[in-house]
Order: sequence, then C-alpha cells, then structure tokens
Amino acid sequence: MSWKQHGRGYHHGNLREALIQAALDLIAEKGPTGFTFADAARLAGVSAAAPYRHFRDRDALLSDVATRGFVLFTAALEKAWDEGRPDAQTAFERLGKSYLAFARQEPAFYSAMFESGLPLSNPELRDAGERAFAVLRRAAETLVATLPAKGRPPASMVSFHVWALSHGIASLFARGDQGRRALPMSPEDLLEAAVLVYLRGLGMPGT
Amino acid sequence: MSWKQHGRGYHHGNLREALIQAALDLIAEKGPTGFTFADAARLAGVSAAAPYRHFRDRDALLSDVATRGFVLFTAALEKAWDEGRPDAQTAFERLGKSYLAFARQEPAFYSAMFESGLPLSNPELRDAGERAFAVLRRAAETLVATLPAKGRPPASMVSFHVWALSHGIASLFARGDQGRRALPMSPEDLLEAAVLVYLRGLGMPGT
DNA sequence: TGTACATCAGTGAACGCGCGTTCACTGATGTAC
DNA sequence: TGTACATCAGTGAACGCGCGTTCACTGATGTAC
Repeated sequence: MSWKQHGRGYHHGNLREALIQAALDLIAEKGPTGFTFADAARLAGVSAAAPYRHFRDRDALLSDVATRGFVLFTAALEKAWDEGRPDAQTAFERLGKSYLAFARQEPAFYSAMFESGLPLSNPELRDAGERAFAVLRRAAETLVATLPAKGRPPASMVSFHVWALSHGIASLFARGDQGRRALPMSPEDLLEAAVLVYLRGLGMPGT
Repeated sequence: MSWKQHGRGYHHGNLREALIQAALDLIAEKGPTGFTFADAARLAGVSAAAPYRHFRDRDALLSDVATRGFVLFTAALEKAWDEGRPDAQTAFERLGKSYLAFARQEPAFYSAMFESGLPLSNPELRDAGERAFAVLRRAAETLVATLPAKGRPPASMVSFHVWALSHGIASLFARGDQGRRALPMSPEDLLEAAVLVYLRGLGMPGT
C-alpha cells in the first residue's frame, strides 16, 4: 500500500489529513472562527469543491480537529500522570505542567477544543473531551486518597478546581496567539505555585 | 436637550447606543466573532451604511463594547470589594462571586472582553482591562497584608491565581451560552470552595 | 418670530469580493476475468 | 499478463448570498441674524 504522496497528480493521496493540517495552520493564524472551508482547500492545494469528498461541512472538519486534539491531549496527560509515579503529588504537578505545555505547543488544537464554540452535540467530540477530563479526575482521586480520611475533599471538586485553574492560566496567559496578557513570571511557574498553595490548603502533607 | 427617541423619523436619535446594544444582543446569540456590522445595523433598524457615521469599522464597535464591559466590570468589582469591609477575607469572597456573577449575567460583555480576540493594541481598551484587574490586585494586597509577615506571598501572584481561577470557572462552566460543561454544583460554590482551600493554603487564619 | 443656511445623520443603490455549495465531468486506481 | 469496467477522488464552472464599503443624495436639526 505504501505512503504515496509523491508527485501529486490528479489524486491528492491524503487529502483528509492535509485538510486537517491546513485547518490547524489557519486556526493558529486566525483563530478557530476565522478559518473557512475554502481557505483550507486552498492551503491544501486543491479546488474548493474537493473537501466535500471528506467532510460534510466546515463544522465537521472543525469537530474532527477538536476530537483529535482531545485524543492527543488525553495521551499527553496520561503520559505526564504516569499512573502516579513516583508519588501522587509529584505526578500531579507534572500533570499540570503537561496541561500548560499542550496549550502552548498546540494552540490551534487547544482553541479548537475549548474556544471554537462547537456545539457539544457531537457525541464523539464530547466523549473525547470527557476522556481527557477523566485523566485529571483519576489523578485527583489518587491524590485525595493520600490525605487523612477525615475531612477528605471530594475528588471531583479537586479535579474541577485544578482544571479551571489550568484552563484559566492557559487562556489568559499561555496562549500562543496575541491575545494573551503580560505576566511577571512563566505560566508554568504560576500554575505550579497555585497548585502548591492549593494542595497545602487541602492539608497535603509535605507542602 | 431631553431624551428624544420618540417617533424615530429620519434621524435615529441615539444610533450609537443602539448599535452597541445590537452588538451585545448578537454577541450573546452568536459569539463575538459571529456578529457582523451589517447585522448590527439591521437589528438597530437602520441601513447598512449608517453605522459608518459612528464607528470606523466592525472592530471599532467591538472594541467599544469590550471597553464598556471593562468599565462596568470594574464598577461591579469595586462595589463587591467595598474597600475590604467588613474584613478582607469576607470582601474577597464577595469579589470572587461578583466576578462570576458578571460572567453569567453579562455573557456578551464577557465574551467581548475576554474572547473576542481583539488586539490589545487599542490603548483605551487595554487601560480599561488593566483597571479591572487593578481592583483584584488591590484586594489581594489588602488580603495578603493580614497574613503573618514572614512567608507572606507576593500579592501579584495571589491576584493572578484568583483571576485565573475565576476566569477558568467562568469560561468552562458559567458562560451563558451552550459551550459550557456540566457541573455537579454551582459555579459560585465551586469558586468559593476553591478560594477557601487556596486561602487556607496561604496560611490565612480562620479558614 | 421668521428665514436662510450650515451641518449632521441618515438613505439606498451600487460595486467587488469571497464563501458555501452543487453539478456534470474526468483522470486515476483497483479488480475481475 | 492484458483488458474492460466500476469506483473513487478530484476539477472547474456556475449560482446565490451576504458582507464591507463607497457614493451622491436628502431629510432633520440647530443657529445666526
């Protein structure tokens, strides 16, 4: 079957992928609402009608991008969490850093995932998003379990807090585009400090 | 001078305001990137050329909306903070609630302010944004000053943390539109709990 | 108080443009025999 | 191995549409005298 793509005659060979890549480039440049179907076709070097062979419409393409983004995001978070090794707290810090790293390194995916205004009616997309959150959720559960049993906070609350904090820092300060605010320290350090204070507030030993 | 607007003959009487209101309605409906100049004119009941008497272009209108939003936001935050009465911590909690309340009650303003992708090159807009943040910043200073002098965290860091947390919760869970996530508790309660944990982590007495 | 005139804030027609979408088509590829 | 044929994945022309923007215009309002 081999990976053609050499020459590019009448048939593109891998247009679906090329359109997704084009969408990412355009989102990075103009934001998730600023890209058009025709734009993506142009960037992929193909006529304006060609994308219809692969996507029902613009939203279908955008949804696909967002879904893939969540899949990659999930993988990155899983890897960072590494099943809580060597200990829950260290792994948790790493998870937070990984969240920000993704937002910085993949601003186009991040925008498509969180700022595209896509309706959550697409179940595939919603599931992908929930799987990403589930990583954070499981990490919070493991972390909370290291606390003394009495007065232990609900893991779901902890995961929402950390998610909100990460997302807030990512979207205010760590986005790749020009909309971000100035900050007297790195977003990573800001998040790390916040999580440390927060964990101490939870009564986490050793913070 | 009186507040005409009765009858509405050839002259609208208050088109500038009407356009801003129209923009808000459209942003609430379609998001900050989904509204057009022509749309706003239509909603204000005026020809497509009329807005040009009042705004250079679409971005000028959007900037004006965002700037006004920040002014209102600043006022709301000032009022909630109430110069730290009766005590810093109570006032601080109120400030957080007020942040979320604004995001919920004025989703159109909030979007224009934080999600419109407006370049921060407009100095009037940037100043307005900074004035809003300054309220949070001053509150954090007052709050931090109630902590024991040694190991006192920098107020700027605290204000960034709380801002990020508030913004994260607002944009993930408390937005007025359909993009928000489901949550097993109210956004206000979620934020209150987070701030409490955070303050305890800072060593805040009485938390 | 009336009138002439300047100015302001609209109109509506027109234009170019790019997008989304459809359509009949055609070149390339895979496969049955 | 060759050939006929089905299918796939593109083309390019065409259409309607709405937006942004300009333009000469005109109705309404304010003001000087």
